[in-house]
Amino acid sequence: MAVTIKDVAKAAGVAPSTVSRVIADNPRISLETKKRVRKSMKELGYHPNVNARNLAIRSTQAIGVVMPSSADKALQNPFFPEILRGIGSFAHETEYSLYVSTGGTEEELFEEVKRMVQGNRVDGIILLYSRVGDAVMNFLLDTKFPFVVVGKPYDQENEITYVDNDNFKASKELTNHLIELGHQHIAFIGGSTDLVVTVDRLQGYESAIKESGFPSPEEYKVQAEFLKSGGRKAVERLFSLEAPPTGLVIADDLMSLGVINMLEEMGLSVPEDVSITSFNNVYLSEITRPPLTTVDIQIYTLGVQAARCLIEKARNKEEPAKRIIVPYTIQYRQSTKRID
Amino acid sequence: MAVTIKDVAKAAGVAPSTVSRVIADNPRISLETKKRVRKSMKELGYHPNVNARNLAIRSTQAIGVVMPSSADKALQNPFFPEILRGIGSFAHETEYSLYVSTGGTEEELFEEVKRMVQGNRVDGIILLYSRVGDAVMNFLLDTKFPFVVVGKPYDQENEITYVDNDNFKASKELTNHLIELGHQHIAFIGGSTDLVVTVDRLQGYESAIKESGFPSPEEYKVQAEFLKSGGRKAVERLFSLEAPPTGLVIADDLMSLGVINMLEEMGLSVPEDVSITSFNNVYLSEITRPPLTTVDIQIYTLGVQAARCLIEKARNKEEPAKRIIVPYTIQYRQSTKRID
DNA sequence: ACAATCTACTGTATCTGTTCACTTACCAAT
DNA sequence: ATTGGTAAGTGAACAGATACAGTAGATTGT
Repeated sequence: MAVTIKDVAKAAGVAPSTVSRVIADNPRISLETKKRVRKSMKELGYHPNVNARNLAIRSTQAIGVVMPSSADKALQNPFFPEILRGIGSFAHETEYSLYVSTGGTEEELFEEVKRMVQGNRVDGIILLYSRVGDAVMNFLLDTKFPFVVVGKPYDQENEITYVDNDNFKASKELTNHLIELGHQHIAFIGGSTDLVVTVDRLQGYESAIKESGFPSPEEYKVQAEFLKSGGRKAVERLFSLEAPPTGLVIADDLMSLGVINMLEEMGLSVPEDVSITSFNNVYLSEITRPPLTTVDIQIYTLGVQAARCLIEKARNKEEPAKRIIVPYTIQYRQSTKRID
Repeated sequence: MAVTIKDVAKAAGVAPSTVSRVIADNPRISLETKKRVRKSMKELGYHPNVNARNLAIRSTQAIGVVMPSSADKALQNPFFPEILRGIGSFAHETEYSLYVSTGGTEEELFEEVKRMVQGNRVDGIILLYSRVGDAVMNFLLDTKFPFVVVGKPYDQENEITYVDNDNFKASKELTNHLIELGHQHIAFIGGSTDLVVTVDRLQGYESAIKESGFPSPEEYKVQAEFLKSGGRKAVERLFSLEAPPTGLVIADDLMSLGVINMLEEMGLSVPEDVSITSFNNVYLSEITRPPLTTVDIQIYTLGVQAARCLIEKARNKEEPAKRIIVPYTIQYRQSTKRID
């Protein structure tokens, strides 16, 4: 059996409560006693039992991280380990632990969240996605459990703390970049329109196109379910239009890779025939051919900020809802080309 | 304050211990009482407090997952979310939760592991890497804490439970495949030689080459620190040899992408000039150009098995050390070509 | 008819910390 | 000498579950 606070107390010749106070560095205990107790702790190799502590103080010093359900391959996106790294970094500093949930299906995910919340396993939750009418989010709202969203919530924007980029602006800037390069036929390829991030990026694109006065038929707005067979068809259709696009705004680096691949198969090359821009700036976009012009959304920072907000919220339930917009930068690389 | 077992007991007119037995579905409680208690639980919206439960039964129903320290970009490897998905899946089935640690530096990582172990936060730990003389592993061995390793431990192989592929054999098969395609100059590019997996794959390659009688000068064994500037130099050097290789065995899909990229810059194309084979079969290797011939190491299964072993070990400390070798398959795609 | 046995519970200690209310001990002030 | 104030601790009551020993009441055996 492990060493308990009582063993330490006995060894140091004090009461357990005194030991507890020494751990908390309570000023009511004299330095001398503290030293003696600390010495005993070291000698016995004592480490407080987190469960007992959590039971007593009714907090867990742990935060839950909820990834999207992974029916598709979306989880293989390097976005996730990277944001986890950001969250983990802040959590480590503040001595919080990380609980993650990688539900297979939506129901499994929901069950896990319920386990986390109702079982008092975590003090708060970070949602790594924002989807229209998400059950998990509604549940958290209903139970008034502290949580923050990475991405913009679909509604009740003012009641929910979230960390996001200005995806609208970034997307607009990206589109305008293509326009400046002389492109007049620019299409948008995004993932599921249930995801708020897709919608924001689509709207930024639309706004830029509208201001430019260039055409943007409905066929230019493609929703590719993360490159499944259906996605392939969508891209083929896009490029068999009468006026196929010469520039693309794609909602995710990983999708870009898939699209480039398809284009090459169709005999089109990037950037010679088609210019490509996308989002996230994962490590890959640097080492792929051609290196991608992409929005660096600062994934790591998103994670750090999300963790910070959550911990603030968990410590103080009255903390008002906040919005944090992490600035982006555009990495200009070789996937785009000027045309006449 | 949340509803406790006592509230339920009072509402149902029984003792708290009876409620506890109802939760555990103990046969000593009559069906009638069970029904009544369950009804009260539902009415009050009762959910057992995990902390109190864990304290009483001295177990946490949680497992710790330790990722490698992420000073480099290695964490952006889709290997990690994928194996997490496998672990998570089994954990969910068995109602375990997942604690993850993504230490920034080695020391931070070590601290987090200590927090997990000494604070009784988890019942066991899965190490997602195996490195020569790793401090974390030694610590776990010393404290006799249940853990399993994904990958082969460097030493004390018989005392440690681990889940791995037969990397030696896979690497040999990959190399032989290149030989069958007519390649006589085959080089190996691996990551840090501290990682046991690199060593195994290198040795498989060496074994095949040796049997074939083809040359394998020391310069053919390249250690590229995950594609940093140093890695680039190594590749350049490799291809400015008098007899540059025509085939490559690369220890990781992500590295392959980097290498292909460098080769193209040097005016060499894949598979026309150089055939490439690698490991992991992450989703990317399917959508890159050319699609990679790669060993499908079944990352998801590795995760599931690791979780299974760990939970067995955590439940029964006497469980003997096990070794589980997950079978691999080779995905033949278009990154290799027959030469004369 | 009375002990033995079984069923279906209850009471209480236990797990390890935290915390509040309380006690000493000691010095200064009145 | 008594009171007041403060520093430094102590004791016991929690926190919310589990587990073991114990018990009331019904049933069985002879």
